[in-house]
Amino acid sequence: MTIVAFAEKNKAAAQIASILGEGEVEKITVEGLPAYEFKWKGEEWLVMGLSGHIMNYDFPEQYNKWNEVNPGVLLGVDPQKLVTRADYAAAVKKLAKRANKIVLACDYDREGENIGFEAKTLSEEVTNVPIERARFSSLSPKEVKKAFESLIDPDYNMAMAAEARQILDLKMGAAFTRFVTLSVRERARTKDILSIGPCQTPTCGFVYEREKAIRSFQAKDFWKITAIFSAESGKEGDDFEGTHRAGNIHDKEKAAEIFKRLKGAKEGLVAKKAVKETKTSPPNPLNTTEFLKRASKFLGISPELALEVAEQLYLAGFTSYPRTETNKYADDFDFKSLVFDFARQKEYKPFAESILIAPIIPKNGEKDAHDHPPIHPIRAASRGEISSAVNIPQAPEVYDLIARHFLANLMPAAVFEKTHLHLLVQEEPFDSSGTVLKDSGWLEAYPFENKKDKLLPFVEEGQKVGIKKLSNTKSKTSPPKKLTEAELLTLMDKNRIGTKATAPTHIETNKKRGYLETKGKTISILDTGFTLMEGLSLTVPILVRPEIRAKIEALIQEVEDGKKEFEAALDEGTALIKEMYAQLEANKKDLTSSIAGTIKDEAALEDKKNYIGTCKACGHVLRIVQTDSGRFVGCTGYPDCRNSYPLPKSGALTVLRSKECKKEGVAVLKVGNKYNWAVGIGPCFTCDLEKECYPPETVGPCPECDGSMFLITFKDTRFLGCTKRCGYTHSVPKTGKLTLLDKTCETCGWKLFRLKEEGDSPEEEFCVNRRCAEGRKYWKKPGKGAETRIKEKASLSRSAASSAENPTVSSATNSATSPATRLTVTPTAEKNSKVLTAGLKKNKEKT
DNA sequence: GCAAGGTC
Repeated sequence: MTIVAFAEKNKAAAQIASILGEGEVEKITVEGLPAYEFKWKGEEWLVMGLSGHIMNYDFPEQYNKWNEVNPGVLLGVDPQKLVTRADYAAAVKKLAKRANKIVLACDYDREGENIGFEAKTLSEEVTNVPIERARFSSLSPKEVKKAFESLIDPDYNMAMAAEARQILDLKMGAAFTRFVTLSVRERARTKDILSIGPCQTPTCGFVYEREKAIRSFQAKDFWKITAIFSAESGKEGDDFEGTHRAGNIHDKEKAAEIFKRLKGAKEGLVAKKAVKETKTSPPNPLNTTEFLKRASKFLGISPELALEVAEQLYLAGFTSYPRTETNKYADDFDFKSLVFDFARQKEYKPFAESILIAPIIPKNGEKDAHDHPPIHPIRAASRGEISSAVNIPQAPEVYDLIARHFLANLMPAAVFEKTHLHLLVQEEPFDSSGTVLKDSGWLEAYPFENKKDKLLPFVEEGQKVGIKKLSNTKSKTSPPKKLTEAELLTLMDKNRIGTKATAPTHIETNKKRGYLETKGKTISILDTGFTLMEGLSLTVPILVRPEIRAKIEALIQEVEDGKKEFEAALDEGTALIKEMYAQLEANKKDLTSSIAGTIKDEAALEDKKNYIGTCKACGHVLRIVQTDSGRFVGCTGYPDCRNSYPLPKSGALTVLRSKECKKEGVAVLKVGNKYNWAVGIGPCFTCDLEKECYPPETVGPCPECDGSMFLITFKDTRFLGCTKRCGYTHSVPKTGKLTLLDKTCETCGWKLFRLKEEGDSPEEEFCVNRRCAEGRKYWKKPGKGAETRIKEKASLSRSAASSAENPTVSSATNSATSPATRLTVTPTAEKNSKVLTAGLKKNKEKT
């Protein structure tokens, strides 16, 4: 007779085989997967480990086209269960064919029962031999043997409870996710998925609730009356602080009144002294949640990473299985040999030795989920051993935490001596207290808990003490702090969101969706997450709270308990989801507009080229919008906010971040290379402040009058003119990119120019002034003077001169790239430029 | 493409 057993995972299969086979086990390969063959009680046994679930639900193909199926339809469709691990399915069938009996030997919990049923379903496709269940609450020899000696019937109800969960989770997740994602996409262009689920959403909800509390917090003033006393013993540490018994006084008058009564006090009386010994027990053994919380709190390691490290430590044989709800050691746990092992390891030796001198009594918790023992070390190892075996930098410290936690569990309580002094100052009561660690106990091995002494000088009852200072300090109540990841895990655990193994995943999912982010140990909600939660809590409030999970959990628990048929639970669960879906649909606009707004805001903020600023009308984001019919500045709050501003029809637009409009313009844009445009106002050259905003950048003093020379650029020529319109002009190189520098010529004081000609020619920096020795050097160079020289004394015609009265030059500072200033001509000047150049030519001709 | 649950 051949009996085939299926365990939840390979490690468990190997363990079962080695227990039952008593060392005589042959490892074989089935469809490329490991299995174990041995003889037990005269029978031929084959045990194979699965890989958790090897099947999963999904909607039939035709329902997976998001744009063709109304998401609500999914609620009326039955998802199908499909094999997701074909290799395992093939191996199961192959082994089942050989079997005279099949034993399901997965973990002892709801999912384990369900995983067993996956193997059962697949087996039944190829055989009809009896299928039984071995139920063990740990992989200890005693438990495993007992389970295999007393096989029972598989628990259909338990497996179907998990089945109902799978279907309801999928229906809800898929329908809601698609609905919200597609609705938001109608209003905002995004490829992102906005997911919703019975675990991830309440997880985000916890962070949302905290954020709301922080945002709505209103600080209140309070007063605190404190005194610095002095024992006057002449020793160091004589001073100690006392607080008036009224504590935080929220009434200013009352505080002032008390403080008045204390006025002039020079001494206080120690009316009462109480010394109390308190004991602090070691923490409970680590289950997964507690482990993840401590890894985050003490080591700053994210739950996701901590679980990964623990997994690797487990696979490398250093620590026990990391996914457990149990925080209680089994009665027959062999502490002694493990502690002996630690006594040989330098870092842990003193603690191990202290444990071994007395009978070992572990500190235990109360949860025994009959799954796996608490997370504990399997053997003592050094940092070096760990880091060479597990290639994750955090592995040694995670191992150290698990090892020290284990040892601490076996050590005595820490003893503190707490002293409380009751003092009287002019009949007003003050309190002062101190704590001293008397016996460190388990804290010796556990440096993560940092308990600092607070010392008090030695004083006796009835003794008088001096007063060095009395103060009445005003403070403000502080807002709630952001959640830490450890606190979030606690909330999830308390509210039964997710399981031991999935809590980190739910946090990760929220991060991946852009709902949450972590900074160090704290976790905060991002705008998308906040608006989504806000929208949901206004339309389907239950979704944001842990009740949603609780409701589904209650339903499937009834299935597990045999109080409700599977079909009935599915119908009820689906009805609940349909009801929520209807609420969501009815409030589609309210729900999606704010989310869409946020998404658009975020995208607009990212889009540096088009970002303009904040909309004064609604607080959303203004950006340049380009459509087929033209361009304008619009608000991401559209269509609710219709705030918009026109833009010039042509010319490349550059937002000048360093420029601020002195009027009401939202931002200043550079249009082509021509002029500037204040959003909300229009072209700067029509603004009376233009000269103030864009003063002509002068080159140096005019040699003919007390004006200054500035660069005038036209389409086909450029030269220097005088701000006083005295008629003096001066030539500049006609070709190449000309930039006015901040440097000045040491000889004449004119600013230097930089010229970059087309092609490979090097940049030149020079003085342009022909009346300066420096400048003449430049013009004398071959190819500079002859062709480019224009008549220096050419005077501007009247019309040209008058055009110069208008602001003709504006500067656009490219502050990001160079301190230099580029000079450009405004259209006003351009309009006149024909006249001006004509006049110029005339002058030329004249001479 | 969607959830949550196993496991690696």
